[in-house]
Amino acid sequence: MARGSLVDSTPEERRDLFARAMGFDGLDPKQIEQVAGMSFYARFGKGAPVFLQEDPCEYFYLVAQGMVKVFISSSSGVCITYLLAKRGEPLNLIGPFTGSPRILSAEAMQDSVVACVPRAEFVEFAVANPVLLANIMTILGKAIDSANSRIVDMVEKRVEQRVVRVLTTLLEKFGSEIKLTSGELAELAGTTTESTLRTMARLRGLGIVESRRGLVMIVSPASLKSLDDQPLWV
Amino acid sequence: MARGSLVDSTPEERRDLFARAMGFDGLDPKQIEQVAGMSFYARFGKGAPVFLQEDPCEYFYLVAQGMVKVFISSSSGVCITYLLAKRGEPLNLIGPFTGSPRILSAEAMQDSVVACVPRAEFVEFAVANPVLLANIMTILGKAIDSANSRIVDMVEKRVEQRVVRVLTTLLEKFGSEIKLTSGELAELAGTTTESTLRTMARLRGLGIVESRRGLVMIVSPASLKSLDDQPLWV
DNA sequence: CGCGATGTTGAGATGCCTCAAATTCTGTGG
DNA sequence: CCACAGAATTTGAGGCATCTCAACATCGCG
Repeated sequence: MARGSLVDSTPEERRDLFARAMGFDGLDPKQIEQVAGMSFYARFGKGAPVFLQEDPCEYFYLVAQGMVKVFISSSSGVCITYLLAKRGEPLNLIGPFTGSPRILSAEAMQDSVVACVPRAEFVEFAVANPVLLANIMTILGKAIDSANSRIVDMVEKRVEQRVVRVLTTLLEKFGSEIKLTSGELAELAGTTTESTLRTMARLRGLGIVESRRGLVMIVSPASLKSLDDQPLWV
Repeated sequence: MARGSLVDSTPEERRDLFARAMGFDGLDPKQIEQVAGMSFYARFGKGAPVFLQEDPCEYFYLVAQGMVKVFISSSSGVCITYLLAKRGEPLNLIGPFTGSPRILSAEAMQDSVVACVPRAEFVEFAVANPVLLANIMTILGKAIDSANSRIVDMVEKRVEQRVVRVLTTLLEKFGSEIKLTSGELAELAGTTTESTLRTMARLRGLGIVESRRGLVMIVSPASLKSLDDQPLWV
């Protein structure tokens, strides 16, 4: 069984989810219906793990509600967020194909609902639908490019620039209200909570953002973007 | 046409290449023959580009001879090596599926020969062979995990540890004679030539490595590995 | 009301980059 | 075969960005 607790769902709900899901565009309604039919919903409370790095992969996961972060954590306690997934975004495109554990973990950042498709069925479906495969490859390409960009950024960009980059990326994805703590932003920027806070203080001083506990509001998106173009992929 | 200059090859040569190539294990001899039949060889002189970041992808590439590095370079001149590909290793697993340009470039580090398969034919072949697809997914999974590990390393590891990590990885892949300059090692470790050189000086002092211009010999693999476990994927 | 999580700011330590100069090696052409 | 140019190596000194540690304020939740 998957982690999390089973929750009822109607075929229609699931169809609507998959129909607009990332990677599933270009599929026929019939095929959407088919893959949605293989899925069930599971609920995860805030902070609950969806999967851990040592878990073998048994399901393909697609976020239906809430927000799930996919991250890598080292033995020394450093965490780097790899992906923030909201409704319609898959958590593990690779895992189903290999079944092997990876170094990534996923946990719900809020109460969340995740659609689960048994791995074997998902792979069978994917292989039968080249459009889906191509979409998956496109997404993986962006993921690899994004990871490599972050490596370059770690080398050549200062902390402030990396934080700005994270904020512009989040702005594009979630709008100007970003419900994350500075610690969470730090895990995206690859730095410490303190350094992130100092950067936020500067951006606040510049009138670019406002922030409350667990919330950043981007007041002047234009100014923020002028500090950094070329967003990441999160 | 592909970059590089066409070079003659026999069907047998190409069959032998694909038969042992990374990602092509588990395919029937007949299928190996088929994909090898779609390919031709191209030669690239030392320093010649195999593809550049702005190039749309027209071919799937597989190294037959020599060594090709796949890297990302930023506008400010920083280069990060993503992959060192020797005989039997593919350069671009994603590109053929999407056709779009990526942020990666590839160039020959020595005189090299690369097998080229027209993208459309390669994709058609891949989709018809789920074993190959699964293999590709496995490789991509390692690539993403490796990239994410490198990000974590940039945050929590010192330069010396990163260089050691690079050396252990190269040791596993190429043996104890590593024909790279310190500049090239720096691009793998995400640091500067000088810092790499200083680390090499220390390792030499510890009796772990010896080095000449463009060559590092690992004298005491055991000592090196004791400094760092869990290799990267290059 | 109190406790844990988050935010805030300061001061200090330091790892690493940057710049610079000198040396050694390679191979190329005269 | 030698001279020379270019690349790679080596080492030093200086500066600074960022992490670390620390103290304190603030918020929200049980």
